[in-house]
Amino acid sequence: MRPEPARARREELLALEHFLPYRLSVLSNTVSGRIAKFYEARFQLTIPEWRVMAVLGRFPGLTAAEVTERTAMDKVQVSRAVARLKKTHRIEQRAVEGDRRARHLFLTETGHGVYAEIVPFARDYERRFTAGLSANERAQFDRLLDKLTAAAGTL
Amino acid sequence: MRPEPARARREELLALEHFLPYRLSVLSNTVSGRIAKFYEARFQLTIPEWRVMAVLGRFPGLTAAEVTERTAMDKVQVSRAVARLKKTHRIEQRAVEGDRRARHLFLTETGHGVYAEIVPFARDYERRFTAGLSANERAQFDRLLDKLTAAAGTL
DNA sequence: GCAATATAGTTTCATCTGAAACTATTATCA
DNA sequence: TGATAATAGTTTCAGATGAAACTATATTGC
Repeated sequence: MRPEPARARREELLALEHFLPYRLSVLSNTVSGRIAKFYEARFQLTIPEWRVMAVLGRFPGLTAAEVTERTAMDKVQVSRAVARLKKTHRIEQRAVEGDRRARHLFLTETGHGVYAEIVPFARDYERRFTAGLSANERAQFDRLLDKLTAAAGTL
Repeated sequence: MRPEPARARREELLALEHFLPYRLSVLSNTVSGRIAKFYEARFQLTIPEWRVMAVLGRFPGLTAAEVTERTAMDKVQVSRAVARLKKTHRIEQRAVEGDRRARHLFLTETGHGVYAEIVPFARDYERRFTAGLSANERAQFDRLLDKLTAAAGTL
C-alpha cells in the first residue's frame, strides 16, 4: 500500500530545531548528562547530591529548607539527596538551637575531600565548554541567560 | 550543642548560581516545565509526544528511527511516545515498502488538529519568553547557543 | 493554655525513565 | 544458500521522580 500524497494543508509548520525551548533543553540535557556521568563514575554522586554539597561548601550549616531556597530543587529532592549524603558520610547534621524539626548541615571531612576535587573539575569543564566564546560573548551570553531566566519566571 | 566555628580551609569555592551548566539547567527546566504543564492540561500530551508530532507535522512519513535521528530522543522514548499517540489517535502508521520492521508515521486528522493548535501557542510562548530581548540580542543568543551546543557535543 | 494553623522534613504511591534484553526482520558474505 | 551480524522497534526490570499524605514540632490567635 502506497501512501497517498498528503493533501495540501494550510497549517503553520514549526521547526523544532529553531524552537528556543527545544534548543535549550537539548543543550542543557547534553551538558548535564556529561557532568552527571562523570560525577557518577568518579564519586557515585548524583547531580542533586552535588548541588547540596555545593551550597554546603559555600554556606556551611544551612538547613534542608535553606538548601531548598538556594537551589532549584524541591524539598523532596533535597531530603533524598541529604539522606544519601548522610549514608555515604559526605555530610553530617547538628541540632538547630530552639527548633528540633530542622538540623544544620555540614560537609564532613570526607565531604570536603570530594568537594575539593569536584570544584576544579567543574571549573575546568565550564572553561572547555565555553572555550569557543570570546570573553565578550561569554559575558553577553550570561547577561541574556539572566534576562531569559527572569522572563521565564513571570510567564 | 553549638556548632564549632569552621576551621579555615584552603579550598576553592564554587558559586552554583554562576555555574553555567547549573544556570542552563534551571532555565531549561523552568521553560520546559511550563510548556509541559500547558500541553498536559490542554491536550493530555507529554513533551516527547509533542516532539514526535512536531517532526511528523513537518516531515510526514518518517519512521520511528528517523524521528529518533531528528530529535534529541532515544528509540525507547520514541517507541513509547508513538505507542501513546497511536492509542490517542493522533498518529497512524503505514507499511514501508520492502521493510516489514519499520512503518511510516503520519499525523491523523485529529493529530493535525492538535498540531494546528499547538504551533501558534508555541510561537506565542517563545515570543513572550524573548520579549525582553532586542532582535539583535535574540540573534546573538541563538548564535551562541549554536556554538555551545556544538562545543558540548565534542567534550 | 490550648485549639488551629504553619513549617521541617520524610514516606508512600503511582508513574516515568534508561539500560539491557528481547523479537522480528533484513543485510552480509562465505 | 545458510549462518552471522545488523537494524527496527518493543518489553522488562530496577531505580528515579513528583504529588500528596504523613509525623513531629513550632507558631498563632483566642
